[in-house]
Amino acid sequence: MARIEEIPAAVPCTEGVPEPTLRRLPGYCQVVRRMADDGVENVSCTQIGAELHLDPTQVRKDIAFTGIVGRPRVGYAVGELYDSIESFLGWKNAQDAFLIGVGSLGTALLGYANFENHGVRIVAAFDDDPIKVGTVVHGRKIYPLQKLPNLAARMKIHMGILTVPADAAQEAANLLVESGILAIWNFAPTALTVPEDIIVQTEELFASLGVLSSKLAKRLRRAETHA
Amino acid sequence: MARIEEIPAAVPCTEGVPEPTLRRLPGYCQVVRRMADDGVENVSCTQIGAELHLDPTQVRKDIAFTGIVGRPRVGYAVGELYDSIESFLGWKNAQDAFLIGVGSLGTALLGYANFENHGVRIVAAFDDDPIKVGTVVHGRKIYPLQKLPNLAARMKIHMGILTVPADAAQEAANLLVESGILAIWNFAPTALTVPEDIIVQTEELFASLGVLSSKLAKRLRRAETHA
DNA sequence: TAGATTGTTAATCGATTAACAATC
DNA sequence: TAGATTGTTAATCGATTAACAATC
Repeated sequence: MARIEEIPAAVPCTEGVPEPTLRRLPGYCQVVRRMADDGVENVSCTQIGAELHLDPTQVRKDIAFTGIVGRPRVGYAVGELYDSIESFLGWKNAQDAFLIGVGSLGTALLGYANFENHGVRIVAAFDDDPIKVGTVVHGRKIYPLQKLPNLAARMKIHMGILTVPADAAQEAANLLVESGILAIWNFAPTALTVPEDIIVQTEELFASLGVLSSKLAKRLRRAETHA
Repeated sequence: MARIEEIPAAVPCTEGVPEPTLRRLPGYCQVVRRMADDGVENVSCTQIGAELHLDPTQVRKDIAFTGIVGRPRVGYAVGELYDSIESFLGWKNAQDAFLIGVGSLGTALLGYANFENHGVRIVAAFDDDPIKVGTVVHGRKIYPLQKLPNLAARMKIHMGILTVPADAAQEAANLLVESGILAIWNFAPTALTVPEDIIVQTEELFASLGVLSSKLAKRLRRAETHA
């Protein structure tokens, strides 16, 4: 007699969602948002793909992960699609976050009002520099690092943003982990070592520059050769 | 009689180098740089991989694209490897670049002294705001946008950095392209439309946030369910 | 109806990983 | 020598793209 098959998870789940998909969803969100503002009622994957220079089939598959169903010939209801993507991304309720390292980049990020619509609300910032401590930057108070663990626990903070220099990044990450933070957005050019259940997303500016400048260098070499 | 086979290109070329490889090379560069500073003479892919949490075979393949040859049992000569990666990336001679949009992010990037070692030297900045025009930010003078085409031609600028708001990005990109810029580092959350021979590298902060916050949201949902 | 679009399955493509001979 | 490492070829894996029936 055949064995009973595994019961599939009933709740739509992030498990098994390819990372490229997760990276593309915010783009759809933005496009759909604009359409909603323009009063458009329905949108097709073809349209979204055209705006973002993406294959319509890919858009459709990505969107399917959020659990929404569309209508053949019509597409998706704009408002419903926007909701679906936003809740899938966890952007309906922004997470409170701490920012570590109030240098030029940290200050710039504190100035971004828009993060609240994208899942993150920076509620306090930390720095070791006694000159910065106690000041207020873009409405957020700067605390010394030693106050972080206590405040993180009291305020139930789950997310940390690292904008410290490379040589301070690992230590700062350790502090975040010890303080119970679960997710780290890392802007330091460092491969952090953290427990495997901690979520790390590293923003690699130099990686981008690697692509850009190697391509440009090649392009210029070619131009020179042809001349 | 067999036909003569295609003659392979003699010069090592960026053509056909996978983009993931180009993105990883800067990491190797950094690790190898530090080893050189420490006076280490040879380095293996195993060591590099361990530092960056990458598979040694992948490191070896990536490095091979730069054209260097190593020695079995020994690895690569640190100095030679560093040179090889740097010249492959086009980082030996930083490209002069213009920055458009002196907001908080633009200002932060102007403050990054380190770009010069990574292929980019920001030589001037541009903004439409008359209050900013004429001032000096981190040693660079701010010009009005209308002066860009002329200056770009005179200074033979090939690279532009876009740090304008999303709704100004396409227009600014058009201006850059008309001014003869070949490569654009785009920090605006916008899919730019440019001629196909123009190199664009878009820094997608919200894409990163998509990954981070969807994973965190899932993680928190799970924790809640189990409780 | 005709035709655009969805949802889904199959084919393709490319990158990562594994395997292994050559080497010092 | 023994064993770690390179260079390279083959196998695996996963994502993108193509194909197509179902639908409104």
